[in-house]
Amino acid sequence: MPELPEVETVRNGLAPHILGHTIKKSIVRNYQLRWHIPKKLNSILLEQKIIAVTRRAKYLLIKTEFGTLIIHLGMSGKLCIVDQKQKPLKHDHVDIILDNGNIIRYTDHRRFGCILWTTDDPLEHKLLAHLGPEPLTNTFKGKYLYDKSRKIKKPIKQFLMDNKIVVGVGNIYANEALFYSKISPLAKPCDITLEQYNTLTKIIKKTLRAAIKQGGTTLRDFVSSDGNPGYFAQKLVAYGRGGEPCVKCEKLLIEVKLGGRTTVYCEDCQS
DNA sequence: ATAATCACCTGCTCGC
DNA sequence: TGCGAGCAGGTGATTA
Repeated sequence: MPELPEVETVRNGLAPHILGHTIKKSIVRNYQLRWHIPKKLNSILLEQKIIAVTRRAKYLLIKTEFGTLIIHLGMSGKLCIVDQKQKPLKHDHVDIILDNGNIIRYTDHRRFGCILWTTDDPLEHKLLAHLGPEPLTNTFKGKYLYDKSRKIKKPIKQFLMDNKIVVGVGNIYANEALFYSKISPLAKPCDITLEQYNTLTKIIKKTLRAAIKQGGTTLRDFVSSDGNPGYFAQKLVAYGRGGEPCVKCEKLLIEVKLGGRTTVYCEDCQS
């Protein structure tokens, strides 16, 4: 469930149910995610109080008194709050049981996600240290992208989806933001003007904020942690609409592959 | 340094 | 009804 608004939605949904509570037990039914879950997860977490739930890029950071759980949902991961009556299903790989009886349940049928543990500053962790700026901060602005892009010739869409450039812009929002910015996903980053980048960064922020406000995008298997789906999918103008008419000019949208990812755009409106 | 490809998994949909 | 092909929201590692 991956794009940034979905992870933020999960964080918002999870936090009130788990903050300040103590972990009584954790059960791992399948250790094999993208990386191996720590062998002794249960003893690591036992009797620790959860003191913060934050996010960096698409990583969810659950901070306890002694360290931090680093959780990524991959392509299909979910985190839900359930109670003990709800029997685990086939892909419910981890349960973290709290003193209030709530269970944080990690579900991921593709197992592309990860659950890691660190006692150091999680932002210095190997997976997080190299990441680019958060898109919703002031660091991320037109001038930043302009400076970063002067020598880049790969398609702008792949540039935007590069974590070292900016985090949190996945396939859906890259398609959407480029459509609204009237920039072709195939355009070379080095050819795009500062003015265009000013527009693009504003639109990325606007698109992400709107999606967060609506609780993320509902796709095949996204359910936020309190069980409510998000409603952003109804508003998508590019992603998933290849072959359908452009919402502005009605010309049929083009669908191509870039870096193995489905890319949709309007030949007339985006250049 | 940059760019393209691979790899990790399961489940669903489509066409024959 | 069955079966193989292709596809899915991510991203680190590997290869040119």
